Amino acid sequence: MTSGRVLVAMSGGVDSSVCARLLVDAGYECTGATMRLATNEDDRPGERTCCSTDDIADARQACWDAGIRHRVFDYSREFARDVIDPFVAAYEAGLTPNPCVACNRHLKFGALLDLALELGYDHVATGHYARVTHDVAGWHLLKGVDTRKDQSYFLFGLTQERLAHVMFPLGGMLKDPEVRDIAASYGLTSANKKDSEGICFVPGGDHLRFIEERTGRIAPEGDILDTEGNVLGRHQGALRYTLGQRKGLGVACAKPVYVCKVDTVANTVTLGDEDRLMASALVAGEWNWVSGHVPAEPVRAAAKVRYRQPDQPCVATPLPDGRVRLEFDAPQRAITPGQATVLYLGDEVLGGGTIEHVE
RNA sequence: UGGGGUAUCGUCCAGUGGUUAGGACCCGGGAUUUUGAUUCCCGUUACCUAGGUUCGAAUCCUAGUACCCCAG
Repeated sequence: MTSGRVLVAMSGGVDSSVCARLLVDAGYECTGATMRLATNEDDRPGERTCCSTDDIADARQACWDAGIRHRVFDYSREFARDVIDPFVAAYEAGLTPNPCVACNRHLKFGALLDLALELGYDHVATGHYARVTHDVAGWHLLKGVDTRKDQSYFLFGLTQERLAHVMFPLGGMLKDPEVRDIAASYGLTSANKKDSEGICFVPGGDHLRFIEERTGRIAPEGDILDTEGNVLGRHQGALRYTLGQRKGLGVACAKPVYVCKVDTVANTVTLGDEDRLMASALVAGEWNWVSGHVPAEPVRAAAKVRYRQPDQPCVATPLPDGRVRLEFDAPQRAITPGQATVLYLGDEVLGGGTIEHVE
């Protein structure tokens, strides 16, 4: 189990740097790979992105330190096509997309994995906090041991074929202090580098501006309504809002109010009490069953409706058209179309999909 | 323009002689976070105006101003 050629996805951060060192030390023949996902002119000094020139330099340095080759692959076209464009289209349709899921599915474990196999590598390794196991039933995708950092939520799109060629060396470790200690023991410059956060391709977190620059269209102002239809104020573009949002509404009421409806057709945003956000069932599409098999019967399991949410007990029912209906034991807050929902049985990811609507 | 009522942070309210003028919401900053949100912490901002009574007034009195209600 300690031989083979591994392409290690290197972001320039702590996790992937430690990941590479661990694999090298374990005897794997490694090459570091960094994907260039944004175009060069998008690099803005001082604004952190996941693929800035600085990060590529960090990745190169980490590879140098580890004594392995470093290669940079330009996937900016694929990234634009498979991640950014759908992201923009989703917002314009009034949805709240999760670009990280798309990036994992289409880029890291899509294009990059395909290329790796083509080039004769056996595996692609990343610094994700998740685990892959194998038994007679096939490959299993499990949560990372570090429950605070578990990233299996973003990986539900992995299939049996892909899991066979994926390695997550950090899946059994704790980020703090284990991974950072290892980084420190190797003297990695990234040991204390801050975790990445925010959408990597949206500078400053202003996705409205990003979308406007991308499309050349200015999102029109519109009314902010209460649940009775009364006008409470004006919004600066309906796609700036997402279900359950409280901050940035500019509306002062006796109680905090939350976005409970975004209508990009009527161009209105509706605000209401938190209890109006509760719902017990949803239907998700683009569903992937990690096992490769659609269950014949409804499955008693637990699901997340958003990242970093405790698993919520539910029953998952496969629908004839490939979609899956989740019925939760308890009402869930702000189930948001466009977001991912992931089904778990204990630590194992059974599958996941994109929330289409709430019932 | 008859009678009654109310005027306090951006908003809604609390505070009836001595308070660092309090809270909620909004807003700003930070924490958390490989999506968007949520959540948590910290913070800025106010007594309608002019007189008067008091050792002392957001608090009492008078006038002015503004708004509201009932009358008409």
